[in-house]
Amino acid sequence: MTKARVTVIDIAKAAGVSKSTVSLVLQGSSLVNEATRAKVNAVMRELGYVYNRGAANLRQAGAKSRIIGVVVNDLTNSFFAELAVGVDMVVQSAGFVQFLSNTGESIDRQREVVASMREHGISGLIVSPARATDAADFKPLVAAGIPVVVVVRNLPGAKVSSIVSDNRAGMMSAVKHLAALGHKRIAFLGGFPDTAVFDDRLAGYRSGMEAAGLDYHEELVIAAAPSRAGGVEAIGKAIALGRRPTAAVCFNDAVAFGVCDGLRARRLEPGADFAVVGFDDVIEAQAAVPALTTVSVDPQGIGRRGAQMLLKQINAGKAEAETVTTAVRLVVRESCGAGKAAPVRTGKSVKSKQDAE
Amino acid sequence: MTKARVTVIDIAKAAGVSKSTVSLVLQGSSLVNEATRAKVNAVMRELGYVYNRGAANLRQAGAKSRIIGVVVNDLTNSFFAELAVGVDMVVQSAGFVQFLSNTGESIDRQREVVASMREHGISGLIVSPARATDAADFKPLVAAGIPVVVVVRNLPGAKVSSIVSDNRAGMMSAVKHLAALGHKRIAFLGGFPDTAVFDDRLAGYRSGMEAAGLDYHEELVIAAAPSRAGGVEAIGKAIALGRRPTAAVCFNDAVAFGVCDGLRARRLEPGADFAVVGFDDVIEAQAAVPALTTVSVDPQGIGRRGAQMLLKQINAGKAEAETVTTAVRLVVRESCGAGKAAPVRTGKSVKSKQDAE
DNA sequence: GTAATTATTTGGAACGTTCCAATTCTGTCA
DNA sequence: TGACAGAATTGGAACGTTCCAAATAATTAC
Repeated sequence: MTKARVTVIDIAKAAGVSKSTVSLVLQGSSLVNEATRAKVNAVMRELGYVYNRGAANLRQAGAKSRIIGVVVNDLTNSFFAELAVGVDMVVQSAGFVQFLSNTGESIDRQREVVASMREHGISGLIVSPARATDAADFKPLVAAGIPVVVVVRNLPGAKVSSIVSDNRAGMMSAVKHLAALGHKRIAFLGGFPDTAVFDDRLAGYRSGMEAAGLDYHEELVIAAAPSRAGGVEAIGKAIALGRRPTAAVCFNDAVAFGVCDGLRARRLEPGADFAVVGFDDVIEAQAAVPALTTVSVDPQGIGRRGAQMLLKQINAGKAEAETVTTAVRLVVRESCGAGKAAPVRTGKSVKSKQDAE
Repeated sequence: MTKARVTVIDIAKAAGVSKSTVSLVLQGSSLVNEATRAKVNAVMRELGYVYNRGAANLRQAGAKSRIIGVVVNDLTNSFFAELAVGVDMVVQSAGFVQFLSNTGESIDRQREVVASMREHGISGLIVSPARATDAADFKPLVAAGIPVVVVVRNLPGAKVSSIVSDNRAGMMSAVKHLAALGHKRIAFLGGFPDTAVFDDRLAGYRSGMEAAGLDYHEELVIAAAPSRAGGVEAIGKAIALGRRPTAAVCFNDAVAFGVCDGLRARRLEPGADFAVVGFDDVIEAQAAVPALTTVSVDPQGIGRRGAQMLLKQINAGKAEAETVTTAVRLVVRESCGAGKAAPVRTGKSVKSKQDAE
């Protein structure tokens, strides 16, 4: 009952030309006569033809599927959602489509989705690898000539392009800002020590302390889950310290929010009684009370850049693996106690969110 | 240099069987001898074979691509991000993959991505249509036998399945809650009047007022963009009213946040001086200060349900268009002024967000 | 030991496109 | 008018799979 698919041959027959000509029209070749082209297009419209990319792709077995895969750990995290949107923007305007999957930080899931994407013939992959991803995991892909761009977290051993934000510089500027505000004991709270991102941010913290002429005390570095709950836990430990800190830089914004919660639970007002600075500048950061001073990393920009890099590699056929570090900037709001001072270095405005159903 | 693709024929040759047998193994047919199967599988692993779904799909020209398309308006809105995650969960565990695209509320973009998805041979589509989507827009899809499930916003004329939350009941319970708290003049703030969702929520508001024995005053319904900015604008107008309201139900959480902002700008404390209730229960709702009382719609659940419905239709070959309305529940927090009273009807706990890079 | 079953395996012929080499159709020029 | 160039068109032959009907191998029944 459902009528058979309209194929290029049907078009050819109806337009009185050969299938080759129709194919030529499809690819916008300049070899075909203007009148014929018009005729063919008309017939296509009339019969409701839909291009079968699968078939085309089969013939021109190359990286021409125009599908690019995107894999993230946690889409519900607005950081990654924005990243995906950034990718989608450039990918879509280049005539590609996006295959998006969510690993939920599961390495098995990641393997599954990547395999599935491969079967579907993606022409490139952008991935924010799940924790503990093996650097060799993407080896087969690149061996098969499929460009891979790693974002957000870098994969030390892998010979793929990557684009990460400047965690070191970001954390350093956060620490320097707090030091300039007069703080001497500044804690580093949250994050899992086994990750590269943690290492980078911690390194930035140490450099910042040093640059400000402050001593580094191991007790002030308190690891915890990079989540709100982790933040609560970390600030608890920090406050229990003999000489308690007066300020903290946090592994990320979620931790920072948790720290604020923990402070309030102890009748301390974030901003006034204790300075806290986050990292990421997630959407909630500016809406929270007090608004969070944080290091803005522009996830959407990373997505766009990653996509551009990937497309470049796809078009080039073969490209060197390059590593890019994107700049970050400190956005001063209220939680650091800098008061209502106009935000410094605020740069471009953050797009206000729409919540429209 | 890049060695040619390993095909089923290569496997056949290496394993000393015919390509047909390899194909049988691929599909897990029970016709093939256990020993042969093992042998073939071994060879496949050894040669690093990757299945070419495109080719397979070409042969068995049916709805067997195992790709399902997902189209949302605004991925950066956590509501839709969660929805997409819900879809991904069930879709992925059913062995399908997800094609996700973002229209950014642009109807042209929507047309583009849907067309592109069709070319790629999706076996089904889940869509939260952009505003002003024509009901006939998905006609060709269903005519071609591709099941479509519309979520969140319904499309009156279209003969497709849809799954929307119970906007009416949700808004009604919000109003009744405020009335029970003693409020008499309750406003309805935000939202664009030309949408079905707006109509439903407004209807719920009216029913709620009526049920509580309160009069409906047209002046208390103030439309505005369904965004934070819209909320600020709406509360401004509400407060300028002769007899100002003492409480408001908002079109959604974003509006509610804007209303809170607007209140504070006038030295009114949300919760204490003016009660506000949102709609959606986005992640930020519980983290905000004051925590937002809102109607929880469980976007992830909608995503899961939508995906299940779609898969059912795909498997059934042909399914009737059904419409499902999902239950919602009021989550009482602080912004309604119900104080620190333990949340009533809190149901299942909301998963705490992780922000882990 | 042969016939009848049953269990495996196997060559093509599709599927809808693109590519290649070859063909036909225009004129144009001597 | 015939030869020639360029423009436009065209039949196959791929691409990597699945399906079908048919062939072969293994087993059982008489």
